[in-house]
Amino acid sequence: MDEVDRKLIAALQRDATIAYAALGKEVGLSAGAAHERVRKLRERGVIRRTTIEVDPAALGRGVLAFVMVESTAWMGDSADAFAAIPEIQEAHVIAGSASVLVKVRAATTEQLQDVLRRLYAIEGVSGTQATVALETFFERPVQPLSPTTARKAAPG
Amino acid sequence: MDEVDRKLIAALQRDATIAYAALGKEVGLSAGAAHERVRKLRERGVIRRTTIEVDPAALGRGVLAFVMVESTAWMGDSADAFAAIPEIQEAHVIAGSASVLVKVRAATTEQLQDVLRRLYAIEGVSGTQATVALETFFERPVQPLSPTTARKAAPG
DNA sequence: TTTGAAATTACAACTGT
DNA sequence: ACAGTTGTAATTTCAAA
Repeated sequence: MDEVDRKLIAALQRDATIAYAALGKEVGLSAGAAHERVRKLRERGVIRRTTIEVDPAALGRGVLAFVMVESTAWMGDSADAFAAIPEIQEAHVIAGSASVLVKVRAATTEQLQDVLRRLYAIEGVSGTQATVALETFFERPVQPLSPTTARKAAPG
Repeated sequence: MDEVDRKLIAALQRDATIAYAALGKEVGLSAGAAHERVRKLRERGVIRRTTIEVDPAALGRGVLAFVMVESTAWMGDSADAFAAIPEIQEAHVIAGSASVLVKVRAATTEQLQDVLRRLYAIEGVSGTQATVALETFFERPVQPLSPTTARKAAPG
């Protein structure tokens, strides 16, 4: 993981359809060398996968909310119960009074309410506290560059 | 946006490096037809970009926290101030007592503390309330399939 | 949908450090 | 050994019929 790897990651985060020739040019490497670097980053699990970013609203998930889920019991093995709710995009075990924080994308506030209902149905869940997002400033990949160089890269 | 489009999106979310021939086969289309469908999805902005998913820990951002940022003034034009902090992955304007919710990835809790310091330095910010994630159950793309068919797809 | 040329990737063998 | 370079065959893209 040197500076070249970080630049490769930044470039691929920006646009993963870039050809290896162009990718290599950006970091001062040949196409073959860039290819080999990226292959190793994948192999090591630094790059988990190549995927697409989708407009949530276009998929009928225009309402974003974060829900603090309180529980009486230990929730450490309940990952599957949360994953079974397709509106939940992320679920994290947290330190604090609530025990799980979930990121929900629903079509409407009515559907959000229905998600809360399904959350209550999970064993051990004793309460929920939902916070609706009014506007998203930005959502971007994990920044791979040091703060100094990161300012050169685009925010998105 | 019919069922075929949703299946195309699901397949590309799983692995965007798939060849159009294989992609078409998955949804019952020729390579050319699949290619054209995907081109239109990009053109319409449903697919925003092709990118890579990275292991945050490998980039020195193993600590995940959600921070509620309270403010005295209107924060609606402060997107840039938040974007200038590279440790912030997401920032949303929210309804509720806090006014902005940010998702932070830092190397250590010390660095997290430094992010809080930088948040306080933003004009109008009057307080922060950080919640540290102990474990991430999952983070996955926005699910494009209806709940019925979504269960067939992998959680990750 | 099929076709075919152009571009790209993946995999060599090779070179220097 | 290791990382990079160049060359090349196989694959894929992508526009046109």
